[in-house]
Amino acid sequence: MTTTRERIIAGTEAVFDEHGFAGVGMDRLTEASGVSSRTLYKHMGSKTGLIAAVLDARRERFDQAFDVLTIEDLFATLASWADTEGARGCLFLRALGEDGRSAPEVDRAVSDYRDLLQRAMARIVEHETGRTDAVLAEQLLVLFEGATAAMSYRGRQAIDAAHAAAKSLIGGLMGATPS
Amino acid sequence: MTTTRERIIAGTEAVFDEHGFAGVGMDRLTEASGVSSRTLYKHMGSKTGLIAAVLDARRERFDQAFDVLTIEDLFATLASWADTEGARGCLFLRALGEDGRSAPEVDRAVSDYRDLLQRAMARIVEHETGRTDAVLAEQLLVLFEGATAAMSYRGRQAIDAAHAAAKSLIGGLMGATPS
DNA sequence: ACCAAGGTATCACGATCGTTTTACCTTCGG
DNA sequence: CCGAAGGTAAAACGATCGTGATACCTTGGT
Repeated sequence: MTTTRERIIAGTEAVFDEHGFAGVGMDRLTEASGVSSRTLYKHMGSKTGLIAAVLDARRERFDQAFDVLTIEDLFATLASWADTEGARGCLFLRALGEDGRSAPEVDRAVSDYRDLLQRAMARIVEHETGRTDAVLAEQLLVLFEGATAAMSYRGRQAIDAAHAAAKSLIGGLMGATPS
Repeated sequence: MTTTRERIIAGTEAVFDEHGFAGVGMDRLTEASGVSSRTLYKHMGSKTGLIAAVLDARRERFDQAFDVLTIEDLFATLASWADTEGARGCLFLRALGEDGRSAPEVDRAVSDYRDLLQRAMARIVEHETGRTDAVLAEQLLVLFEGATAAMSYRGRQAIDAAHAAAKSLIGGLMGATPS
């Protein structure tokens, strides 16, 4: 069973992704949500509440999709995410950039996502190397963020480059000699 | 001599960077520009024209600041850029995300910047390795984009991680054997 | 049979949006 | 000394913003 709330979120997320947050009005959002504006406000409270709810839902979907343990799977998942969802740069970064810090609920949604992302990188590094390595996790985070940003205009080759770089960094650590 | 146009651009850039593009009104921009709204419109034509002019000016300033030939200088320059200009994610990516593709002048300004960025990465790779290497240049681009995005919430350690990763990738290429 | 729950469509609100206009300075080369 | 050139402040434009209100319709459980 999909709740009304879920339908609203699912319908509006793509609009935000395509046109930004401040740039779309409630009229377009109500139209995309498939419900009346009265129902939308009853469920979401405000436009800011809707944005936070969309970001929370996206984080959960991201969390399920990126439940991976290897570098290989990480970038393969990123590629298929880009295929199905498009690649317009990190929606969380963009949400924060449009709102300043003026909306605490948005702020919280973004940092929730970022915590999750960091933990995912640390988990992959630990699984790949057999130990925790904060530096390597930070590097993998940077590569993932970079691939997310660069793939919006470089396409698949940005993902491939990040993937290859990550493998080199992991491999270099494990004493592999240059082929 | 600074022209009126330059003063307008210099005054408004920080406002866009802090609050986004669609989210700020012309009243705040005229106040920040230091000129009347009539003068602002005479020089910029429209809000979109102002945005494109601000992005063009930023690209030129970026071009001068990042006139570097080494990995070392690249990330040192990024760190001092972040210190003086702040780190809120790539302003060009954000501009594109807020406007969809609806404004051709903004679109053009963003791709001008991206061309410049790619050429800078290729130039650094060529200087560091002595030959052109498209794959390595792509990896450096991803690392730079990733550092730009990640430093907005990870701070300096994101830059350091990208720097170290770039050095590893360059070093590995040049035939260094482990220990 | 009925009533609450939750949906719809539509309109109106005050505010703010981007833009233009009106009317009035100031400065400076000829 | 005069007349462009280029500036100012302030008001107003229709449109659109986020939000609430009004009135009506459809359900499903008791």
